[in-house]
Amino acid sequence: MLNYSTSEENYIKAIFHLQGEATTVTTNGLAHELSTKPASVTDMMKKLKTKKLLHYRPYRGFHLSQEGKKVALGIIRRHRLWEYFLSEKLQFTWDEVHEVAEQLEHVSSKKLIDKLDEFLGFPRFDPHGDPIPDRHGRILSSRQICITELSLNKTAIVCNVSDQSSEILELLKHKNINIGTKLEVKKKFDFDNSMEISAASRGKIRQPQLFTISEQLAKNIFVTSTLTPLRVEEGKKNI
Amino acid sequence: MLNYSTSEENYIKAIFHLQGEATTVTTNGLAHELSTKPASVTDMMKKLKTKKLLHYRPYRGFHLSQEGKKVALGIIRRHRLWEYFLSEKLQFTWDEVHEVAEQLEHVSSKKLIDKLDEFLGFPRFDPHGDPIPDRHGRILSSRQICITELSLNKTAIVCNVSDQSSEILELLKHKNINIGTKLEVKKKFDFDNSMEISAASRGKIRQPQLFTISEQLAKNIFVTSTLTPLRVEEGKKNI
DNA sequence: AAATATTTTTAGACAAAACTAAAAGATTGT
DNA sequence: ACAATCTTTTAGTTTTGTCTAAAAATATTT
Repeated sequence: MLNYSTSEENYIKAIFHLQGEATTVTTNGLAHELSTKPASVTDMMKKLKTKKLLHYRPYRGFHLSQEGKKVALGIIRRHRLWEYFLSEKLQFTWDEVHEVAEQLEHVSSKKLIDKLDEFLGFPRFDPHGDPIPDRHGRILSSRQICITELSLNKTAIVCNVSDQSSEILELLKHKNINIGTKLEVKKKFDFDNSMEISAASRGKIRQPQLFTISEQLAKNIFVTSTLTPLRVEEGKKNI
Repeated sequence: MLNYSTSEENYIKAIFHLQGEATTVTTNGLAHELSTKPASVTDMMKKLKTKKLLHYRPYRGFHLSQEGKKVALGIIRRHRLWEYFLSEKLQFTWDEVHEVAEQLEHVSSKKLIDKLDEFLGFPRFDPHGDPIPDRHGRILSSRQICITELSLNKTAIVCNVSDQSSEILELLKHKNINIGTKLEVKKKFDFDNSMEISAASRGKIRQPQLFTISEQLAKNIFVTSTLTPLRVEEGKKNI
């Protein structure tokens, strides 16, 4: 696996994030995502095309090649492992990890990352609940669903919080809800779409707590059902 | 504390390593240390001068300012903490840590480093035995080591000669080695444990001389590594 | 389908950090 | 002291990644 510059890596990562299933990404879209100018994007796309990391036809948009996806998954793996490290070992809060991981992810040493992975105990989700690709680029695709769609009394585990504002984090901290918290929806109120849930923080032996949360908050909490087995997707093709 | 580019940081670190007591560093010396060309050094020196990180007069060499030393100690702190982490937590061997730490040291986040320090239990020496500056840039004075234990190409300053017989002094005088002489071990010969060293007397601008010394003589010469600042107070003043 | 608007690309410039070749300054030997 | 030598600096290029302004291609509106 070759090495790429910090700038190249940032472009690759951004394309990966923007391109869903088989969508092509646009110049303007990418420029906006990276807070840069369309002309700079075009320049970089030409460069990445010669490196065979993406398919690109002028004026027609672009999307990552197999190789490009493999590279992207490598970067995402590094990013998320560092986020996990910062959060779990250095006690960084959710909103602090991203910025630092953004720098650490560009340190290129396969051995460093594989050893870090081992040191952390091969975690499968980062502090935001996003899955961490393994050393072969395989990634678990947990079926994330919003708790507004979770059926009553079905146990699930918090794996993602979409809005990462400090306000929501403060609220979740107060209610003792984290990534990994096990919860069940006990009751839904049609009047205001608020819901009563019971939750038990990871590791805590304490009795699950019962409380009510607003629709606004509920919409931001995503879980994986503990009953559905995790599915491996996309990355596995490229082993 | 401002942020500096990776390149600027590498120059600052290299100057710190080359400059012992109050020695001025030369353009050629620094170019050699960094495997770059003298012209590139001059360019960077002009830049670092405008940033007030060093004192520089064209054709007369340069040395770090107080601020420059503070920056250097920050970089060395990051480097050594990462080396300790890699060695202690990720089971890297001593010869593997340097290259990776060389990259990690440029990640600029004060909080990251202070938290890492805490996580590691505030270690005071890196895996090579070099002292780690604390968060204020304070550093334990380096121990005296015998040149038989000095690693190759590491600049050090003669600080002690254990046997004070007239015979040894005559020999040292002839070879122009004094307390304060800057030297490096260039080669060690396993056959008779003799070693080739290069030495430059304090104050002399002349080219360092290369010569071979016996094991018997080597055992009597003690040095302090210039990797650690000889004046601890430097860092302290600026808290 | 023509006119207008939007998106994308090209062309040319700039900053950082490196290099080569040539000029300028310092050092050394006789 | 002065010529020869070595060191350092200057001047002019190169590469990477960015930008602005203008041109070209595509999309939209009437």
